[in-house]
Amino acid sequence: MSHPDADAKPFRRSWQSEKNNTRRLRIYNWANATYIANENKIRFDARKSIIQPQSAPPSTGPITSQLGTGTPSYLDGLNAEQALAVTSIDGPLLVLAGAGTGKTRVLITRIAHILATRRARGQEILAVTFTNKAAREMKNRVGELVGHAVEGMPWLGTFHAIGARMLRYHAELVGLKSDFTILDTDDQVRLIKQLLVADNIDEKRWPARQLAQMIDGWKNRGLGPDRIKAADAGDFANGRAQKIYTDYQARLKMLNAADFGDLLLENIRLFRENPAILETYQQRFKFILVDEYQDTNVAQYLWLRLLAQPRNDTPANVCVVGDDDQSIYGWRGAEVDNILRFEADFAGAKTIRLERNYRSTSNILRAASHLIAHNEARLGKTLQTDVGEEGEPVSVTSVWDSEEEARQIGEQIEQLQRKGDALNSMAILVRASFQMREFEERFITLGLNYRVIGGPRFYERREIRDALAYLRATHQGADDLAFERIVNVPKRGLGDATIKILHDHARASAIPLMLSARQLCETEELKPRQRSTLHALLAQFDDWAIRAEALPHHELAEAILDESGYTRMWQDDKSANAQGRLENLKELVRSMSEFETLGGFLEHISLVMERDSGEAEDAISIMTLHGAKGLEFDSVFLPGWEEGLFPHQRALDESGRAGLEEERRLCYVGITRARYRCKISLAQNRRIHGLWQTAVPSRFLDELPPDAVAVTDTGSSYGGYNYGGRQTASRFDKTDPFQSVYQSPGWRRARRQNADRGSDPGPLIEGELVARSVNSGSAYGVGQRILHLKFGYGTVAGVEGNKLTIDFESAGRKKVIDSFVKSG
DNA sequence: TCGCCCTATATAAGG
DNA sequence: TATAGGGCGA
Repeated sequence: MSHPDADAKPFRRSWQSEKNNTRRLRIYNWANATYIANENKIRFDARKSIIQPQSAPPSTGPITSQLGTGTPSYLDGLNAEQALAVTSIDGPLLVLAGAGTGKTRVLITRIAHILATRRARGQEILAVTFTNKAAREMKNRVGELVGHAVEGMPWLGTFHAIGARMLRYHAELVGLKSDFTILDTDDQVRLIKQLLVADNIDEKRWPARQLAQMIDGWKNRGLGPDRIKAADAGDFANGRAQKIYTDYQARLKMLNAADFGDLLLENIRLFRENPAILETYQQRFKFILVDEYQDTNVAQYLWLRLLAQPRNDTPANVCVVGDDDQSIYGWRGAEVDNILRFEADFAGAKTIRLERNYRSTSNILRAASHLIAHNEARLGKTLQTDVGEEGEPVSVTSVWDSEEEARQIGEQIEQLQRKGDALNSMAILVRASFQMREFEERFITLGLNYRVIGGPRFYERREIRDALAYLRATHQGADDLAFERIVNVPKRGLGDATIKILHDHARASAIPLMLSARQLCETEELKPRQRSTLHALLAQFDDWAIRAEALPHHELAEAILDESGYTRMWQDDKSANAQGRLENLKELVRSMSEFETLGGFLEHISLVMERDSGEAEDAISIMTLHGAKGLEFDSVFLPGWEEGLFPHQRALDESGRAGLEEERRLCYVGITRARYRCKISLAQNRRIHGLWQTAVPSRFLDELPPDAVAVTDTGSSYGGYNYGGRQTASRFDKTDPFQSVYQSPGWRRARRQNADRGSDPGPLIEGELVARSVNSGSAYGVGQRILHLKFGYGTVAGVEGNKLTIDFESAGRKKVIDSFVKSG
């Protein structure tokens, strides 16, 4: 721990006000004084030391050489590659950083280095991350390193926060006002639904959610409505997707709103149409740093390209950090290709590989490396352990079903606990969130403290969204979506019929909904009852808008929630979670007082607000593999290694080989979260949506190196997972090396179909073998008697693609895949 | 307009 | 199995 915040604070103002080099130098000395003054009170970690100007590296240019020689203290403790990555600040640089190699530390130290050597001031550095968490961590750690620089770096943030900031500044150039609303997914879907209805498109057949995803995808690829090709739009609404997209964009402008995609896409448009503006940013940003570059999508890439264009033949100082092996967000638009192409994209780019792993034992690292080597599309790194321990082998345990899996993991946790390990040092990483429940239930009976990370976020909760809608409608009268959300919440007797009248008028006159409501209150259009209710509501909004001028906004919020009857609505609600909702509302009002303006608060909540994780208590973490990226634990449990679940069926069905490779990277991410212990398990039977299904061991198990793995069997399991001896080839990739299970008619049919289609005889993707859920009918019919290798004899009760529902004579009703069944 | 009942649906989730 | 959202009757 370095000096506490209280000590750093007095110097913040000085940092903010500094304007030139002389002053800055003095400030560094002040910072140094902080350190000295506290020396006898606080034990100081040299690696997190304050920058000392007299000891900048000599190699970085004339300015720094004046400061003397010697290695600056912030470089202490970095290995050679890390130090090189920190100090190579001229020209494009790709830092390929494997799991646990100190990537974040390099990024942070690099910023400190740029500041210390005075190559740029804080406000001349653009540093982008994906998550608020990463941005916050970077802010804090740079602050620790430099003493106080946090406020000095206005352009350190997420892609979206920075995009929003730029867009607000130039909003009028893209048809928005600077106080535009940022819509989230829920708003988007509701808006699109309205457009579909307006166009008489059957919302059942063509769900708004699906189109919202398509539009999102287009925006991720940097495509505006004018650039969609017919093939992109598919047959959605019989080819009208592009038209709706166009309408959607027009609607957003009318609502003075932008969705998340627009925060970047509109910036790109802005830069392209206004080269002068782009140039001011290019001049401003002397250094650009990007975290998790493997997660960037096309739009983010284009945005960066624009900002990082070479100027006057000088290449931009853009540094991207990432790991192609940890790219797990292809499904939300990330392009691994961006990182694979970096050297070609930025002329003269250097690449530095960080391969020294400071996290895991060699067994864990070997398992991860061996597995990931099965991927074809990668830049290739070899991680070396620096932990110096072989450690326990990675364990693989086969159990009968998911219930036993939870029981078994619970026991292991208790065992570790008895040994003295903290629950905080353990995590269960699942592929899909439905797996979490079984663990929660088990831990409740055991009385084990656990913490679920993920789930609905604070501002996605209904009561928070409702409250925000009231505030948004007060703040920004053109926010139709907000107004519509709450006109009848709490129930006021203003139902669909009334809303439709408001809408029709609004659309006909091209005015916002609230204005439409005002005008209709002046006429006889509405029934007297609705009219007077609506009139009263509008009067309240007027009142709130007036009071907003004078009242502190958290008090205003409280008044709005009380006077609108919203608080009362939940007070009168007798359901179990009503109390919690009221507390959330209180928390919302409380958090508002931390902001100076209502606008500032609304910006914060749509871009930043997160759920409090409550990390103080000792508890085991349960989270998804995606959620675990970037974290580390002493002991990691990886349950559910079964075909169909992990790798997930949908990934295979929808993205084939690429999907499989992404699943494998996810697998790699999971294993490399572990420092000392990595415990994999699989169940032979799993209940999905209430029905039991037999499970096939995950192919990823075959891809682990036998000498780093120990297989155990709980004994109660049927057959078990007999690992070892067959790891030479994946049973899913090569010609079938097994003679047992895979000789069933289903299997043969799958093979035959594959051949008939004339598709390449190369790797078979799981979807074609085991669970093709569409297109291929089953050879079995209802009523047919069959034999299943595990469950014995039974009768087919239902057929759905190649999935059979079977009433077994001894095992009861189960869902199975036809390739594991013979006619009996 | 409200509220109940029925049915369709269920990977991951950042901003 | 759980839930959310739509349809329909009062």
